[in-house]
Amino acid sequence: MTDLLPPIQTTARDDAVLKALAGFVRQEALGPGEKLPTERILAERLKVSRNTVREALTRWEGLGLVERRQGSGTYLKAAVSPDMLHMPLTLAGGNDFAGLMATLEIRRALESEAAALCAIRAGKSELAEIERKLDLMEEAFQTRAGMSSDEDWEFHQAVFRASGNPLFEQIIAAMYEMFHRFWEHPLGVRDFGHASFPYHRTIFDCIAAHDPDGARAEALKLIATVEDDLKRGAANLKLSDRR
Amino acid sequence: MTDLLPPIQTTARDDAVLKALAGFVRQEALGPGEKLPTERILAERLKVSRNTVREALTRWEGLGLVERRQGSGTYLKAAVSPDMLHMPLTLAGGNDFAGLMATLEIRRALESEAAALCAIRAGKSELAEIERKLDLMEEAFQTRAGMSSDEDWEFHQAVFRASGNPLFEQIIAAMYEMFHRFWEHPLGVRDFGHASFPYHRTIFDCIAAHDPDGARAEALKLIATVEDDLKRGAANLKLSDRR
DNA sequence: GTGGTTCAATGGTCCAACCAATTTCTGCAC
DNA sequence: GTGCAGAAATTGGTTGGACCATTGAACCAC
Repeated sequence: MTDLLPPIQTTARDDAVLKALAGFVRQEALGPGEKLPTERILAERLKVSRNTVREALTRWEGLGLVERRQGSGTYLKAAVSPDMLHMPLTLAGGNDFAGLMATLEIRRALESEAAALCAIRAGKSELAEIERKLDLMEEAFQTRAGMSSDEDWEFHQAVFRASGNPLFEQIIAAMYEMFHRFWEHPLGVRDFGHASFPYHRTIFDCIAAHDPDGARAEALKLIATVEDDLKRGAANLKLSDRR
Repeated sequence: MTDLLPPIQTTARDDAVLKALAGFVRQEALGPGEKLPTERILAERLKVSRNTVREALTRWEGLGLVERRQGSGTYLKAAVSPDMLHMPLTLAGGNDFAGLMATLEIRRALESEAAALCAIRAGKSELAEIERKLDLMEEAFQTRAGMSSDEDWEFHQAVFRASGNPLFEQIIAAMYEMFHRFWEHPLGVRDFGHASFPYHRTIFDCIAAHDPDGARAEALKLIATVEDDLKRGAANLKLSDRR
C-alpha cells in the first residue's frame, strides 16, 4: 500500500522565496553574471524577514546557482529556470590508489560514451569550437613541452558540451575534482599525461568524420594511457595512505 | 601564473561550523538516521550565533545530508565524512523527455561498464548475492505480473557493489532519483519496464560466466528497452511541458 | 487501552543592530 | 581636468533576543 496521502505543507517560506526569485529571474531574463536584488530589498518586496531570504539564498549558493560577494552583491552563476531539477551528488572520497583508479573507471565509461554521442550529434559550430580548443592544447603542448591540464580539460569540456547532454560534463567534472584533489603534482611521473597527447587529435578526427565507434575506441585508448601513468606513479612511490 | 596563494579566509564561520560538525559526526560515529545536537546547543558550544548554525545546516540540508524536522530535531540522512566531495547536478528542464533521456544516457554508459567490471571481479559471495536479488525480482515479477522497481533496483545495486567501484552505485543512484522524481507513474505505458525483464537473467548469466563483453552487451540491451518504453510514453501523451 | 490536554523541547521566522568587505562619492593636491 | 586618498554609502555576514508552529512525551480522565 503506497502512501497516496503526502504530508501537507503548512509552511515553506524559503521555497516560496526561491520560487518567487526564480520567477523574477525568468521575467527579467537575467543571465549568468548579472546581479540580483539585494537581500534587504528582497525581504521588503516579498514581505519576509531578511533572515528567511538569506536561508533561501544559502540554498542556491550551495547548489552553485548563485555567488555572494560581501560588500558587492549577489550574482547569478548559472542559468536558472523555475522548472530546473537539482540533484546533489555527494561522493565518498577515495584518496588512495584504488580511489584514483575508481574515478578513472567512471571516466572511461563516460568519456567514451560522450565521444561517441558527440560524433553523432556535433554540428558545424560545435566542431569548430572543439578544434579551436584542440589547437590551443597542442600549442600549449609544444610551448611548454608537456601536457597542460587546463587546456586539456577545456578540450574535453568542449566535447562533452557537444554531446548534447549536460550531465556528462557535470559528472566528469566531479571526477576531475576528486582526481586532482589528492594529486596536484604528478608524483614522480615526470611526463604525466604525455602519452595521452596524440589521442586528442585522433578523437577529434573521428568526431569530425561522424564515426561514433572510432571516437569511442580512441577515447578508451586515451584513458588507458592515463591509467598506465597512474600505475607507474603508484609503483614509484607507494601512496597507500595519504590522509 | 596560477594562484598558488588561495585567498585567506578572514570570515568563514559557516564553513568552520560545518567542519566542526563533520568532525563531531566522525568522532561520535554517527550514522544515517541519528540525531544531531540541537541548533541552540551547537550555537552555544561553537560560540557562534544560532543564525550562523542555521545557515550552515541549511547548506547541508540542500545537499541532502541532513533532514530537519520542526519540533523534533535535525537528523543525519546520509553518511558524512570531512573529506567528502559535494557536487550538485542541475538539469535544465529535467522534467521533459530530453531530461529523462539524458539520465538514461548516463545509465547506459555506467551500467554497461559496471556489468563488465562485475563479470571480471565478482567473487563467489558477490555472485550468490546477485543471484539472490535476481530470484527475489523474478518472484516479484511473477506474483504481481509486472516489474517491481524496488526489487529491480536492488538487483542492479548488487551488481554495482560487485563491480568493486563504489562510485558506480552512488552516481547511478542519483540518476535513478532524477529519473523517478518526475516520473513516479509510467505515463500511459501500462507495462513499463516489462521488456527489460529477461535481460536481468542474461546479464547475470554473463557475469557468472565471467564474460565481460557479454555482460556489457546485455546491459546495453536492457537500457535500450527502457529507452523504447520512454519513447512510447512520450509518444502517447505529449509531455512537452509538465509544470 | 483510548482519546484528549498540558507542557517542554525544537526548528522556523522575525526584528534590530552592528561588523566587514566593497563600491561609490567627495574633495584636495597637482 | 587628473589622480588619488579618505569619507560615506552600500551590501553581505553575524549577533542576540524574541516569538511562533510543530512535535513528542507525560499526564489524566473515561
